[in-house]
Amino acid sequence: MSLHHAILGMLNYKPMSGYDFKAIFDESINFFWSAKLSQIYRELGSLESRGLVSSIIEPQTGKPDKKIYHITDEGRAIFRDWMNKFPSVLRAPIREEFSIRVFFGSALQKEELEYQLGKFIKEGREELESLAAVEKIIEVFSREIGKPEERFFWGLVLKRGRMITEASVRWAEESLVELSGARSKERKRNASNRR
Amino acid sequence: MSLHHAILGMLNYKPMSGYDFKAIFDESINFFWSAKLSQIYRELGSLESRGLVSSIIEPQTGKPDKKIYHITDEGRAIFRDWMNKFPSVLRAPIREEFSIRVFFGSALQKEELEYQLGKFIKEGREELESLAAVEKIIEVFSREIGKPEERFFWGLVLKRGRMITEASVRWAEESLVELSGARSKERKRNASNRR
DNA sequence: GAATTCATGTAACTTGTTACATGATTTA
DNA sequence: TAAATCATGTAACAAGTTACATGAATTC
Repeated sequence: MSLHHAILGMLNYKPMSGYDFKAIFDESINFFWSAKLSQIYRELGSLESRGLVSSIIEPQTGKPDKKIYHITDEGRAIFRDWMNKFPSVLRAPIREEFSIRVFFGSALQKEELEYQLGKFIKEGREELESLAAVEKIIEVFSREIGKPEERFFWGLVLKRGRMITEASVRWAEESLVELSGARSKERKRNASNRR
Repeated sequence: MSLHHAILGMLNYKPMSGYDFKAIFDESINFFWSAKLSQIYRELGSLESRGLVSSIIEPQTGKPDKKIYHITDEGRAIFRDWMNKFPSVLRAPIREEFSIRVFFGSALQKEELEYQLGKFIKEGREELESLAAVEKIIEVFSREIGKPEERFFWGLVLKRGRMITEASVRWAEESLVELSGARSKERKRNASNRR
């Protein structure tokens, strides 16, 4: 329901090839939407067959030819329509595998879950560090596509990623304390039972 | 990659029908994973054909018969294997449509984006209110399936949902201020240009 | 009398993933 | 000389959505 809108949105900035799109995608949209090159090429083909984009071959020397896609007027209209109706956030489909696993946490030993939470915290902190570098990437890309005014919106989304990741890390830290607390309480109980 | 694990996890608590699963699912896992009844029935069929669950028909009077599914030893083994390897969080596929739309926010009028952020905040606050009621639902379900010890883990996940939603609402509130701030600055600029 | 609940599903479709293929050029 | 980069894709598969069908009992 959405990758082809992301493609239209990018082509709305500037014409580019599937490969170019993937390069920009990986350092921006990829933080909140994922896609493989194979899907990108297929979507581009389907968008072209529906007349929402058109392509021209750009020959290159020493490198494979490029197929540069342009958004058509019809594509732009479809994209604007899509942008004008945000669906209700509460009805958006959600996929959060980590939560499913914690939900079924009783199937694990306490130590195993503690390990997974620890890994989660570590990865979350790494993510926050790499997000700090995205600020610069945003500057580079917005200049590259000749749209410095996009920085504001990309920055908003970056901030959302940071705030959600911070909240997740905080949650995992507190959960770890709760889990370990439960364990030490249990130990105490066991110790007093033994007396 | 995951709904059938959620089904196995639930059947690991207690045997139930597809319809029962959906009822519990909608008030719990649904907050972090979505699924339609049609998919649930299909997954149950495929799990049965692979020998991970087995079913018996429970006749009812005045209501349609129920097909009660039980997890098999093999199903339990598969579920435990899955629980024991959490994938890296950073590599998990993400799908966040709202962020895509904000990313392409320049395609909208400022007022339109402000409206969408306002709606987001309103819905987020409603979500937080309804999450407050989930505490009770957790109690009911954990007693219903005869597993009061699950409350702890379900509570952890609930807390995660709350913290992330709170962060999202805070983000939207701050974004709205930034957007409006930008607009009033622009107005001032326009006003001084007019002088 | 209409809508909702209970309970099962099938079929067609869309979206996303994995694995494979090609082939020149550049970097380690 | 092996691996990565550039650049295109196809085919098979897995997962999820939408639309449809059935039919009794209950609630509005």
